Amino acid sequence: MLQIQLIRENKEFVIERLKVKNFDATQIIESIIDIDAKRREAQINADDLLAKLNALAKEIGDLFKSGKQAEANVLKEQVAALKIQAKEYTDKQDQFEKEQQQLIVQLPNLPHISVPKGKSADDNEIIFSEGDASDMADDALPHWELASKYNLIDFELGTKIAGAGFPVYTGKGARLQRALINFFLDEATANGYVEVQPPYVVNEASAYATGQLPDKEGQMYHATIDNLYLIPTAEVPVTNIYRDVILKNDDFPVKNCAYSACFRREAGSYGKDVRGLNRLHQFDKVEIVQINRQEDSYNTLEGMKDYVASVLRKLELPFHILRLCGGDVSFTSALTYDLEVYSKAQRRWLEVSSVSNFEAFQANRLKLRYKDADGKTKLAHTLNGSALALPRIVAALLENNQTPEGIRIPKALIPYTGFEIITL
RNA sequence: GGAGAGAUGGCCGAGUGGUCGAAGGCGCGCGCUUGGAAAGCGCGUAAGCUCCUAAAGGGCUUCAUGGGUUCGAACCCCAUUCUCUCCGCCA
Repeated sequence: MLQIQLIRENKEFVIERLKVKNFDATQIIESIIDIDAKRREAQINADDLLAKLNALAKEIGDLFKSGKQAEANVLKEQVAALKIQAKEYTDKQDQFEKEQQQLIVQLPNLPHISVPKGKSADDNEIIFSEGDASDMADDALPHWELASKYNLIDFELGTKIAGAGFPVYTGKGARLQRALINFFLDEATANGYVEVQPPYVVNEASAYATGQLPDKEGQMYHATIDNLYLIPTAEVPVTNIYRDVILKNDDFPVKNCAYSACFRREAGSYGKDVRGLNRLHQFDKVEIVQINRQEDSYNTLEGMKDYVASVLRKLELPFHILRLCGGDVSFTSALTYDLEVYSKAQRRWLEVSSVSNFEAFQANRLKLRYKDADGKTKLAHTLNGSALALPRIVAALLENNQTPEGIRIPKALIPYTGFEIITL
C-alpha cells in the first residue's frame, strides 16, 4: 500500500512512475486527493467539536462536585446538541477514510527507476547468463517420463489421494526432495539467515497484511470452518512475524529463511505449463526474507539475487537472471529479479526463483517500522525470494543430468542424497 | 467438546465512573558519579491522524475488537475474537 503523503505531495510523479507498470492512475489519484481534502476537513471539524465536548464534560464534573446542580444541568443541554454535530463529522471522517483506503489499495507499488518499460514477459531484460544452455538430443526424456521410468514420482497416485497437482514422491524421489530442502536450508543458514518453522495456515489478518487478501483470495485454499488459509508461500507467515513491530536501528539486517510446503489453487492454469512438475497445487520451497533500512534495501536485493545465483551454481544448472519489465513485475514489487534454469529436454526456461524488493509497500500494511539513527520512526523495507522452489529444480536436475547409466546427482548434493546416481 | 478466569504501554503490573495516556517496577536513552566498570543518583522514554511553512507547540483518537449506557468509560452493559487453567479426548 502506498503512503498517502507520497500521493498527496508527489501526485504527478506517482502517475508517471505507474505508467511504467502500464497502470493509468490518473483517475484514482484525483479521487484520492479529493477525498483526502474532505477527510481532513471533516477531521478538523470533528476534532474541534470533540475538544469542546471534552471541556464541557470536565466543567460539568466540577460543577457537580461543588454542588452547583442547576448550572450543570444547563450545560448538559448544550452537550446534547454538540454531540449530534460531532457525530455527523466523525461519521463523515470514517466514511471518507474507508473510501480513501479502498482506492489506495488499488494502486500498485511504484516500480524502481531501473525497471524497463514493457508489456509482457517477452520484454524482460536478461542481465546475466551462466552455464551451458544447449538442448539435448531428440530422444532425451522430459522429467515426467524420467520420474516414472525411475520410480521417483507417482502423479496418478497423487490424483487418487488428493487430485491433480499433488504428486507422491517415492523412494529416491522422496529422498531427493529431503536432500534439496536440507541443502537449501544449510546454504541459507551459512549465509546468515536465521531458520524459522512457521505455521502452514494463516488467519485473515496475516493474509491481508502481505497482500494475499483481498485480491488473491481465489488463489488460496481456505479452511472455512476455522477461517484459516493454507499458505501459498512461507513469505506470508514469516513476514507476518514482523507485523505491528517497531524495530531498533541496530536490529538490521533481519534475515530469515524457512522451509514450507506451499499450497496454490492455480485456478485457470492449463496445457504444457502444468505438465509434470511445472505447476503444482502443493510444492516445497525454501524462502528467504530480509528486512532492512530504507537506504540499504537495494544493496540487500543485489545480495539476495547473487546468493540465489550461487546456489544454482552449486547445483551445476544453467541459469539466467531477468530484470522484470513494468508489465511483468508484480503488483506489490518495486523491482524483481527472476532466476530461470534451463530444462534441456523440455527445451524451456523454468522460473525457479523470484527475488523482490517491496520497499515500504508491504511494511505500510504490516505496520512494520523502525527508529532510525535520529530516533525518527520510518517504514522498513521488506524483501524476499525463493531459495529455492523445488519442483522445477527437480525437473531440470532430472532432465539435464540424464545419461545412459542413469541420472547423475550434482556433487554438492551427494552428501545429502547419500547416492551419486539414480539407476533402474 | 464441558466449566471457569482473563486481555492495560517494549515487558511485568496497579488501576472498578472525572484528579488516568494511565501508579510502581524492569528495560532502554542521556547526564552525574568513577582510573574504568558495576552499583547509586537525576532526567527522559507509546502509536496513529491532524493543525502550524518548519521547528516548538496545540487538538483528536487509542487500555483486545465492535457496539451501547453516561455530561464524562481502562473501569458499567451487550456481542465478537483471542489467551490461560481444570475436565474429557489425543500425536
